[in-house]
Amino acid sequence: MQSGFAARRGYHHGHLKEALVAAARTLVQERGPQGFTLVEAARLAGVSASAPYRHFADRRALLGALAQAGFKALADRLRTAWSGGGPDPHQAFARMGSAYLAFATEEPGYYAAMFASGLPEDEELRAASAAAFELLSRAVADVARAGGSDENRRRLALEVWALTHGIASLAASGALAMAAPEISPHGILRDGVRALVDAIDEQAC
Amino acid sequence: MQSGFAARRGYHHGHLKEALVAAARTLVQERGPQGFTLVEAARLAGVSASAPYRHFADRRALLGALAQAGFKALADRLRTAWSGGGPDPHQAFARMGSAYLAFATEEPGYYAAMFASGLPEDEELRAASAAAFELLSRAVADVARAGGSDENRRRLALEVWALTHGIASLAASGALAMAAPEISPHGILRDGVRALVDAIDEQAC
DNA sequence: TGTACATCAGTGAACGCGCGTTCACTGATGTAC
DNA sequence: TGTACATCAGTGAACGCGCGTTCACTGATGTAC
Repeated sequence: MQSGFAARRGYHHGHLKEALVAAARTLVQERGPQGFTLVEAARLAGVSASAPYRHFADRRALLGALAQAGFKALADRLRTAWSGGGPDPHQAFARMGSAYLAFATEEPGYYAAMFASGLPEDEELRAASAAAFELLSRAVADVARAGGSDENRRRLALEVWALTHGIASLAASGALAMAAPEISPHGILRDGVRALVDAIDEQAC
Repeated sequence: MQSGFAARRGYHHGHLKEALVAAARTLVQERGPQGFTLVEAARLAGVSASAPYRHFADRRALLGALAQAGFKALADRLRTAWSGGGPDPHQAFARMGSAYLAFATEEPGYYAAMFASGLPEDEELRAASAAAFELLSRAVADVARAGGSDENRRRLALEVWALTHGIASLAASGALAMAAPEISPHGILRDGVRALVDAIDEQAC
């Protein structure tokens, strides 16, 4: 009957920091980054409202930790999807795009926190986000080997990221379903990414 | 010395409804859709905290009105940018993309409200958002005349929308500046859109 | 193995605050005659 | 043009609520001897 968040082993929680991040994840998923409250996260984790201050300086710090965990989780998924680039880079890249989209739809709590405004300036957080984009950039470099300059590859990586993020964001807000319910996000992503990659490839020929 | 919001002509405000939407716009811009409060909007408009209830059922209704005004403002900009599709559709379409991006960056209050979660279900709001997407769809139909089926054009319209929205959203959250500060959003948009349109054109040949 | 004690990680009461919303009210406006 | 009155669009006090944060506290844990 006890929830995963509230699991206790007596007076001391044991894993309160992680439990608070997990609680924040579900709360942000339900109410958005601004709607999330510290008190509620503590309640969900089964501790008093003041307990979080043993682990986080304030409300923003917890939100920042959530975003950081999100970037790490995303990076894990992207790495797994890419898995060395086999059997050929184009296929691997398509898998990577799907993985990103799946992450955005399956983990709205993480995703919203990652792109929330007002995140704390934190070196660890910055590094986590840069690491995720780095995975994308390197994959692009492989898939567009023929695509000329480094700058071109960076541009392509950004285009792909923006397209994917845009699809995920429109789908999450319901705008996509409202405007064109018959079209699948994954299909749009596949076609769009192919078009972007082809454009770079051709430029090189 | 009196602000535009607080302009009063005695006991009665005269344009309170519009003034509240304007106040909400600047508040959402500063604090996001969830951070905005009714009380503060009333204060900004120079009226008591209970005055808004003469014009809006509750807090959500005001947020919905803001989103609706945003879609109308966006549609105006897109229509002006397209301006009949002259001198040729590709140029007009590029103008339209720039206009969208400009709107998203210059009107973050509108933009955030438009894509906020938890907007009221409202027929006028739905119509306003559909009208904006319709402009985009029709422009796409013109620019990709050769692009075969209707469904293809709708897909392209969605791809372009998602790419543009994604760029605007990444730029707004600071993620784009963090990952690749040297790359301009407008340049990415131009190249990306060209690639997407070319892909449809070639498919037709 | 047992004991003393420092440190760690919780509690729970309390605070001041701003919010959304309601309600009875009242000043301003517009209309009928 | 003047007056009576209905309606409209505000006021301001009040409410209950949940929030973020602080503080002195205490139970649990780990370490030195």
